[in-house]
Amino acid sequence: MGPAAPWVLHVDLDQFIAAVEVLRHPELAGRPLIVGGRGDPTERAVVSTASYEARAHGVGSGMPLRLAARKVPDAVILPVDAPAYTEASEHVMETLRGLGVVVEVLGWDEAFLGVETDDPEGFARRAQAAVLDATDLHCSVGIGDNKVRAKIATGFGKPRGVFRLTRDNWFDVMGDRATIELWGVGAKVSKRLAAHGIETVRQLAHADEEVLVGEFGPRMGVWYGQLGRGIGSAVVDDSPWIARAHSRETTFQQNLTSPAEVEAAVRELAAQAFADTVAEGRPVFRVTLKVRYAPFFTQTKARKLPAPTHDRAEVIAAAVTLAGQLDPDREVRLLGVRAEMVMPEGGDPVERTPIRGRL
DNA sequence: TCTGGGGTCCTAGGACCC
DNA sequence: TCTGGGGTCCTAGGACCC
Repeated sequence: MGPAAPWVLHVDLDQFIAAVEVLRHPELAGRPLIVGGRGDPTERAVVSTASYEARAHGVGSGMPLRLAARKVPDAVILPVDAPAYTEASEHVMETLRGLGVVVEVLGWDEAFLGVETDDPEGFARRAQAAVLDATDLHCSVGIGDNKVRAKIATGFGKPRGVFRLTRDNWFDVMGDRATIELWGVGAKVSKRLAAHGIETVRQLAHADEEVLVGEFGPRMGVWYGQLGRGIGSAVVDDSPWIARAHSRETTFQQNLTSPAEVEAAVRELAAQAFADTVAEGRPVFRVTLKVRYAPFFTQTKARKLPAPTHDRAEVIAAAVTLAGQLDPDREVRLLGVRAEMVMPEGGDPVERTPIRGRL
């Protein structure tokens, strides 16, 4: 017998945030549960997670909390408690590492596993059992011959299931589906593809690369074609995550109407974003200001600093300068300040290996 | 119905240089 | 007088993900 075959598994906790809340509040089991914002449906906020009972009424992640509350009047609405989810997530990830495989964390509730086995389904079931035993949380597992296929496979396994997606069944499973079902294709790109007569995954797979490159550019065009064929990296990398940037943004419950209000808010956000970067001991090399005016219109302005700096006042001053370039006649509903950091090696973050290129 | 907050990477176009 | 081509840097903004 030869060596065990390498597989990529994608583990995704089922309704993670809602499940963590139910563990803390067992009396909520079986009730429609919505977690979002500060738990107040009269505020500007969106749904982070809805339980399956709430989803049955058409509530989903990203939906305005106000609308979700209207759809499910008897729902329990809880505020987001990030520290609690971080703690639960770390427990899950530690459990997965305990299985003796490479674990690449993607977010609070999901991870890739690099596994050498001749029985990936058996391994997936053991992983589910281990997570359930350690944390009382259920998860679904996608099995793939690369990350793209493993990630997409998970959706077919939900809830609490296992699904395998490889080059052998890629077109059987995905060929006739809409391009928007691909990981990395959203509303805008699927529409631009449709304008070229590309509606399905199979059509994307067979699309002329020149057309894709002409529409989306040399990297994205090629990448979308590969997505259509289910092609992607199979390298599961557990090296520690190094953030390229930190940002702080706030949506105001009441729009800001004066330049003085805007400047004060920018100073506050810049100070917070700066604090997040210095906490890592790295200098800031560029500051970006993001503004959303009312009605919905988003603008960004960026300023590269003369040299990477650890100076708090310089970072704040750069943000304030950008704030001075905003339209004084429009109301501001959201402000964000992003501090980009020089990488430890001194390179430019935008020169680093793109995540998409690795998939 | 009315759209969060934290991230990632890519592209276009102008400025500038040789 | 009309005007090359290639390269880099910078800003602005787009799109996507969880």
